[in-house]
Amino acid sequence: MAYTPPGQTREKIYEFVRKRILNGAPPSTREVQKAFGFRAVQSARQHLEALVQEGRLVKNSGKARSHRLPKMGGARSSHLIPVLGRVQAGDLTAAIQNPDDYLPVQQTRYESGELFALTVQGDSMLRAGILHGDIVIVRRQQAARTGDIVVALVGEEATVKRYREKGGRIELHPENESFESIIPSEEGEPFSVLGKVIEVRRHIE
Amino acid sequence: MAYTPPGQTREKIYEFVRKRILNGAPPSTREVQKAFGFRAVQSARQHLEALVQEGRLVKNSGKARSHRLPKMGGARSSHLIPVLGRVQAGDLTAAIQNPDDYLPVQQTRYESGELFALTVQGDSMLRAGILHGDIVIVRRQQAARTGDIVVALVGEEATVKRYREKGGRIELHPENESFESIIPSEEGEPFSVLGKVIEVRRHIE
DNA sequence: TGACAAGACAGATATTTGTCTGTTTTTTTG
DNA sequence: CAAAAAAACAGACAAATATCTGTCTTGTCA
Repeated sequence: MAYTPPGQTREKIYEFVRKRILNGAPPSTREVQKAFGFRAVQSARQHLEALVQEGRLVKNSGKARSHRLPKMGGARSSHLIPVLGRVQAGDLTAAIQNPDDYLPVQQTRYESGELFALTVQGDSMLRAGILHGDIVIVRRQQAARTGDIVVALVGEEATVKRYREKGGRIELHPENESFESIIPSEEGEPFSVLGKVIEVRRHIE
Repeated sequence: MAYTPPGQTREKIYEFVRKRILNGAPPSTREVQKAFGFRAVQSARQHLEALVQEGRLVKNSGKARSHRLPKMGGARSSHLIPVLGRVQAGDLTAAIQNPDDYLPVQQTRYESGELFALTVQGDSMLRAGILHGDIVIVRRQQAARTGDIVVALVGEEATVKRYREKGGRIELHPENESFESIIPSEEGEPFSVLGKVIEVRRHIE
């Protein structure tokens, strides 16, 4: 391979590795070697080593394909959580085991707790910035505190509402004037909190 | 290892592998072997092979740690995109190369186009369900069509607005009565569209 | 009870990949 | 130009991993 002035090939290698990391998986040393036409593995290795030295990459020494970007905290970057279709009474666990799709979430942000995602039906949470068709990411838990936005099962249907509790009276409050609060104790139906909404996502177009 | 009735160990192995995939990286055959106490690699391998046969897992034959969930489309699951801090005139590319953080997005959904993310300042898009502090995911592009929500650079500041064009007159329209439209041609400032908002995310608590 | 299928085991090979030692070529710089 | 630094090359080794062939053990069921 032609000899390039110091730093130039290095820069391109950094871009190459970075793109590969962002697109799913970091390259092996030999993949870098081939991508740049080096005749020796060591050539690629030296550049990668130097990039780690400079702090532009992070590497788990000895492990295969273990280069990471510093900002990623060294850890693997993302989890996948199941996106459920309709949630019906009782079968949440079953639904989680047979999801419609999977969604990536930041690993660091949600290290504890079982997460799942649901598509919101209706505009009852409009004023809270949650629209019809939005996806809510939910941490599975029974408990809730006043002010939390929760996914609750009332009768047969899962619903997203703001949770309020005052003197033992639980109220599921919509954020839209056109809807009315649900007071589970007044309904003759089974009621349970499935979890707390910790993120909202909306795909546009 | 004790001999278990047909199917039982298989089920546990499926759960094990699934969890590992969802949490970042699929296990190697030997990791499965150790996790289940098999004395031979082949034992683990047979189960994994059977799971692929049954269609419960997908595998890139010959490759290491290549088991995937069928719903993931066989492909690697997620991209990472840079989250930018403040965007100032001219240095978008620089900002992308030195981001504050990275965010995972579904690979399949955005296979074309360069993406980046920005934190929204202010409530000027309130009525469109975009609140202060929300993160918008943006596809970098100069063109925009009426109705698109875009990130535009007006003067020194990046701003999120709805784009409207009528008879050559471009208008950046807020979705909040308390704000006024921006008409770039009337400002003496440089103007450009940085990209189109394709997703909105909000972290709660 | 006996045949058969599923589960488990043993041992070996090939591939991918990271790492090491030492040398040669090119570029930079005093 | 000559020394030093950077880049590239060569050849080899070791660890992780997938895969293969053949055999033994256990559970099921007619």
